Amino acid sequence: MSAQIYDTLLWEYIQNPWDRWLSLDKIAERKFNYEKKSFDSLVKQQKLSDFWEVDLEKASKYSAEDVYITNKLFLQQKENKVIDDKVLKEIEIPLIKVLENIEITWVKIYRDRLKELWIIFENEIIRLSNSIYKEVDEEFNISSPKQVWYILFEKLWLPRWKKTKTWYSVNSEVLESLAKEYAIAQKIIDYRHFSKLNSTYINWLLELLDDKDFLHTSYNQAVTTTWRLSSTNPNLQNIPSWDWIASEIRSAFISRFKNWKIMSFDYSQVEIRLLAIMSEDENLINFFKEWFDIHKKTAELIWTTDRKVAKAVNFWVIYWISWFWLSKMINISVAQANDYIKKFFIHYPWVKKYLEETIEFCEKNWYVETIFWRKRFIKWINDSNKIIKKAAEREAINMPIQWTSADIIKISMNKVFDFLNNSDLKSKLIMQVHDELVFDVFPWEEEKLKEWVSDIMENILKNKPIKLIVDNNIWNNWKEAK
DNA sequence: TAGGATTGCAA
DNA sequence: TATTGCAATCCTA
Repeated sequence: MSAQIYDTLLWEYIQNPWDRWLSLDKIAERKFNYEKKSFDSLVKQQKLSDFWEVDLEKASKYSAEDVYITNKLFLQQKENKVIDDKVLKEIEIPLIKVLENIEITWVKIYRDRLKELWIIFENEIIRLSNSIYKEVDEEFNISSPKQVWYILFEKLWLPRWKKTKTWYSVNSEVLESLAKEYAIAQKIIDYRHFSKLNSTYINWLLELLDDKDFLHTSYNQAVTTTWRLSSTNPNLQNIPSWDWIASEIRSAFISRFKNWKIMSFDYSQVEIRLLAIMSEDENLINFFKEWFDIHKKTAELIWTTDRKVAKAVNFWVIYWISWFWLSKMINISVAQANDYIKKFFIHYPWVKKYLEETIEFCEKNWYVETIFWRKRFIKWINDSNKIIKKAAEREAINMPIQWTSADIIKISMNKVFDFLNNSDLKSKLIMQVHDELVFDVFPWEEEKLKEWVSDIMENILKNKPIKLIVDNNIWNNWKEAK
C-alpha cells in the first residue's frame, strides 16, 4: 500500500498561478494574516552557516510553525472541499513523482563536443570582433548595447528609428534592417549570435556538469501563470533548435548507454488540433481525419503558395493577434492580412463561432475553462479601455488552448511513467520541453518504447472526433532527434 | 553588490 | 503591436 500524497502549495498554485515563487510564508501572511519567522532571521542574520547551527529551542519553534501553518492550511482547503479537485488529484499530485524521477535520472552530456563547439564559436567571436574594430577604427565592447548605440548612431551616423527608454534601440530587429545596407550591422548580429551561444549555453552547461558528465536540471511545478512547467539550472526548455549552427548544442545531449540512442516524441500541431476539437468545426475536423499538413491546406484556402504566410495565419487564429501584427510578421498590407483571415473563416465558420462564443461566455461569467476542468477568471474582460479589453479577449481565446496542451503533456507524463514502472523496460524519461518528451533508450527497446509511448500520448483525449498526433524520432543525440 | 535595462533563446 | 519562462551582460546606484 502506498501513502496518499497531498500538497497544500500546489493547491494554492492551481487556484492562483500569478504569484511568482509561492511560499508558505507568503501564503500564511495572505490567508491568515500571520507573519512567520523567516529562515534568514534565524540563520543569516545571526551569521550562522546553516540551519543545524541554530539553537535547538529556536529551531524547534521555527519547525513547529511550519507544521502548524501547513496543517491549518490543509484543514482550510479540506473544508473548501477542493481536496477532491480533479486537477490536483489526477494531474498535479501524480506528476510530483514523475518530476522527482526525471530530476534524479539526469541527462548525459558529451562534454568534449561542447568544448569543441565552444572553440569554434570563440574563434568566430574573435574574427568578427577584429573585423568590426577594423571597420570603425576603434575598439569597443560589442556586448554593450550602449557602446554599440554610440558607434552606430553617434560615430557612423546610421539611420536610427526605434527608441528604448533611454536611447535608440540596437536590438536584432533594428540591426537586421540596417544590415541590408551596412555590413557592420550584420557583423554585430553575428557576433551577438555566437557570444550568446557561448555565454548563455555552453559556459553554463559546462559549469553545471557533474564529474560523470551528467546534468541535473530542476523542474518547477508551481511557477508559470499558464500552469506549464519551467526548468532551471540549466533551463533545458530554451536550448536552441531552429538555427542550424546553434542547434549543434543539442548534439551534445547523448545516451548514457554506450553508443545508444535518444528518442523524442513531440505533439504535432497540438494547438490547432485542439482548436478543431474544442470548436468542433466540421471542416477542420474532417481535414484532420484525412490529412496531416494543416499549413499546406491553409495556404490553399487563402490562395497563397507561401507556406510561411499560411503558418502565420494559423498562428493568428490561435493567438488572436492584431491584423497589424500579422501584416508586419509576414510583410503584407493590413488589407491583405484582413483578406486572408476572411478567407480562412469562410472555410471554418465554426471556428469563428467558437472564438466569438468563448469571448461572450467570458464577458458574462468573467472566466474561461478548459476540457480538463481548469478555470480562470479574467477580470479585465469587460474593461472600458479598448486596448485592455482586447488583451483580455486574446487571453480568453488563447489560454484554454494553451492550458489544455499543458495538461495533456502532464497527463501523458503520468501515464508514460506508470507504463515504464509496470514494464521491464530500462529506458528512461529524461526531459520535458512543453510539447515534447525525450527518452534515453536502452539497447533494443526502441520498438516497444515507440509503440507504447506514441499510443499513450496520442490517446490522452477520449471520445473526440480526432486523435492527437505524435511525431517520433530516434537518433544518436538530441539534435538529430529533432 | 544589487538590481534595472537590454537582449535573446525556447514552446 | 501574442504569451510564458530563464539567463546573460552591462552599467548605475
